Amino acid sequence: MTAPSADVRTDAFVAALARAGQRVTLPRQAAARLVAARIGHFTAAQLMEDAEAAGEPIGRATVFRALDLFASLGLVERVDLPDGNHAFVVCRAVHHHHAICTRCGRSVDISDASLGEALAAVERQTGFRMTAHRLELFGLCAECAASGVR
Amino acid sequence: MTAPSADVRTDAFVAALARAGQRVTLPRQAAARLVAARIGHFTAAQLMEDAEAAGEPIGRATVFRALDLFASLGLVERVDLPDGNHAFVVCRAVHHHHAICTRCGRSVDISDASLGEALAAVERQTGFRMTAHRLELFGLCAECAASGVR
DNA sequence: ATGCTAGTTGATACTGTGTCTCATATGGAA
DNA sequence: TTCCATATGAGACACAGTATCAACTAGCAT
Ligand SMILES: [Zn+2]
Ligand SMILES: [Zn+2]
Ligand SMILES: [Zn+2]
Ligand SMILES: [Zn+2]
Repeated sequence: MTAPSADVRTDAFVAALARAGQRVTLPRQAAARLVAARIGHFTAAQLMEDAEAAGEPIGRATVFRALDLFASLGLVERVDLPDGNHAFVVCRAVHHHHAICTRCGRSVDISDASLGEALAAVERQTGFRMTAHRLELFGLCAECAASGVR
Repeated sequence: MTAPSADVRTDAFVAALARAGQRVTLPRQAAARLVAARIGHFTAAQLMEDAEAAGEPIGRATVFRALDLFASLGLVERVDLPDGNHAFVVCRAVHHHHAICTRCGRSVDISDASLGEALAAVERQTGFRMTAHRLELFGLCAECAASGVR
């Protein structure tokens, strides 16, 4: 169960763009590469810094547009950090949630399965008809927990 | 099971301030009154408009500080709307979650109970040690669903 | 009641995020 | 290679949230 390499993930991004009939532009490829190289969650600002540092700066508007596009294709997902900041994580397309390490930022995809019944129960109790939900789990990953600090 | 009136909720806010050893200032009382009068979720900007409209304007910084204070006392809670905006909802102090109507903004408190076991399972599977989580449910409340539109 | 003081307020300035516009550049099809 | 619909990015903008600091006030001591 080796995690896919950054190259493979970059290719997946590019392939997804083409499949969706979206142009594979240089800035989008650069963004894909930078996103794929990221370990945990990241903000739009961080991605811009990455681009700068990699010697291929991308305009601010383009970064936001690329991230929105990736999100609309299900390649990344927006998460709201506990401090209120907005970030993104790489992820699979099917609906699921994220466990995010508050120390290193690493995120693990969590199945939505366990929530289904709980959600139905809430609908029965409240009369609400749910159309969307957001579940974000924060804590320490095994590595960070083992290393003791914080 | 009548919902508490705005007056009662205002008093609860003021009482909570005093109990916590916080000063009961005029702007804080005004903010408490305005928050208590709100039906669903609201933003800091909306609360400022409310204050303006009520003829007792409150400085922007003070609104943010009052809301932070209320949140630290568990009187309100920050929620992240699906559109990425930050808002607040009135709520009880014990940990729980919110079902929020995307049409009228009304929110219903949801018990955390159903999540406990699911959370433990995730910890077992991922090795994460969870320290916090956020669950927000979005949909249409019974009234809005009944009224048909959207 | 009066004064005192630590805590609070709010005008202002500032940072940072995200959006909009539009002239220029370019991907990809023909 | 040509062409044009689409994408880019500089710069201006709108807005959220924070920092500063002189003026004010709640609550306590007298
Ligand atoms: Zn994911
Ligand atoms: Zn970690
Ligand atoms: Zn609540
Ligand atoms: Zn509703």
